Amino acid sequence: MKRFAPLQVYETLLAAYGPQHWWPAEKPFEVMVGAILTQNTNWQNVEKAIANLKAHNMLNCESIATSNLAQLADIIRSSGSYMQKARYLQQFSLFYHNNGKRNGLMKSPLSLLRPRLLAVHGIGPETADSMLLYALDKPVFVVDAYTKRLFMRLEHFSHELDYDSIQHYFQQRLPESLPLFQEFHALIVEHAKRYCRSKPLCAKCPLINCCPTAACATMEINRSLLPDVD
DNA sequence: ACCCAGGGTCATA
DNA sequence: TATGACCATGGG
Repeated sequence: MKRFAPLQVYETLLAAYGPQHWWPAEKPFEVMVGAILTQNTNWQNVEKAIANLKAHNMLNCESIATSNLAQLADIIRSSGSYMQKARYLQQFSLFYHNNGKRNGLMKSPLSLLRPRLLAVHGIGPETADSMLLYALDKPVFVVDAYTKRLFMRLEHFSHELDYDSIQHYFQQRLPESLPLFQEFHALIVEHAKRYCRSKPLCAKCPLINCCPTAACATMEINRSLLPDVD
């Protein structure tokens, strides 16, 4: 079986799209709030919610933790599922405050930090890893639906695997580099946005065989062109 | 009108 | 343990 190795996929996407610079200059707490708000939600809707929080001077853990639930929900309404997310934000803000914020959290190693984040109601594996990667400088590989779909199509997985197995698969095959993990996840999302939703663009897709539809022109390329793994 | 978006939780079998 | 319902807005 011939297929792109994970590092080759990364290099291909980076060459095609350039660095994405996700969450470059924002404060860590803002990044983590965004990670919760973006759950199953378009990022544009999250930006509105964050701007609204800023406008109310509420983009800090003290204000959110002590805010009125219904009022908070109304402020983040554009992010969808707003009652759920308002509770999630309050629980997380309390956690963040009680654990010494970023400096306090940074003291504990990844092996202890990740389970602690997962223990917060509303933070699952993808949200936790996004926080670790983009706010706490931990080199972890974020697994999302795009990642699963893309590497399923590239024939790395023959069937559905659980989150931790997929994460382990990538972390075993990639150099442990913070900027690489940060860029790779962003590049996968960017790639999916560009090429996995609109068929006419498939002819320019830099990844061979990443689209299963018959209409996709890249399917015509001979599989023998694909390099081996390892 | 339908589908999805930078998921997670909870109830059911 | 493994699916399914549910959350709920905004853009295509």
